[in-house]
Amino acid sequence: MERGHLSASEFRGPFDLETTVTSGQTFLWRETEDGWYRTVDGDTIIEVTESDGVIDWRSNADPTEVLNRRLGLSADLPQILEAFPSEPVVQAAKERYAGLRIVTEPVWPTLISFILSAQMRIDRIHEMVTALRKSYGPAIEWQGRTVYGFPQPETLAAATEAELRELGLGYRAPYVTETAELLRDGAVDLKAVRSMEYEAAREALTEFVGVGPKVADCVLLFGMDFDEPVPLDTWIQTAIEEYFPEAAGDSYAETSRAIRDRLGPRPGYAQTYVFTHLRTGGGEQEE
DNA sequence: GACCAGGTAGCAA
DNA sequence: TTGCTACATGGT
Repeated sequence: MERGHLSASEFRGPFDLETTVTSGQTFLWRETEDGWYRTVDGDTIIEVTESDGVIDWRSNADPTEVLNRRLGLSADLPQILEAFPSEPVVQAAKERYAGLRIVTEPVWPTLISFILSAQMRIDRIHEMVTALRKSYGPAIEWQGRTVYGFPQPETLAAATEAELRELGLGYRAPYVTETAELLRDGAVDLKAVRSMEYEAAREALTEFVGVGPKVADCVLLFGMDFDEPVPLDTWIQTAIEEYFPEAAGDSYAETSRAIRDRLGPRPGYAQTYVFTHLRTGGGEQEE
């Protein structure tokens, strides 16, 4: 086992590991028995903990580059936060969660995770993703235990709808198998999507089954490094009605454009802060 | 028992 | 195009 750490001199600004990996951007990190967070990246097992913005890691390989990408450590967070709009709810979210970073997770697991997220609470999405890993993922031996990575597209394409319903996926089960088939067969080229202009990329992702504009936004924001997406979920829809009523449009595309114009140069970042703030009780005291 | 959770597909008009 | 409605499951 290798060990190491990343200190404040190696990335700019604050970092809050727990909020970042449990706030519903990613479902690929699980807490260990001793309170670290573990994920699998290819053949690499990575465990991290954080205290006062310093990250300690242990792994079977040097995970520095992977951590930088996946945990958003290369972002200039102070500058991003400085550019947040002055609306009180955004500023309140910033005060409360400074250190929350937008992740860039592998696209395929992110796509499946957010297909599963429809009408689901965050803890249950985590459970479903974990169930897929345990039932279909590659097994890796690590420190005397077996850890499971995320299954490949061809593996989930070969699973049956009935099997996936057994795991508690409900009506999302066929979405998973059909999307896996589409990807396996090359019906959508994710590499091409990555280089598209934002709205075209969002549209392209809806080619998958179980992927509408909201899920597509999450995949672009948390899996493909896009800055623009503002996923319009139930929490943000409510926030728009309450705090940005003039941005409420007649369609997803219209509201998306309007709210993006109001959230500053990094709309996705502002959205994720507000989402986390509201979902954890922020804003309840306000009129 | 309603109601809700990081919505979408399918279908009617 | 836009506007319903059904859809699994578990927690409050």
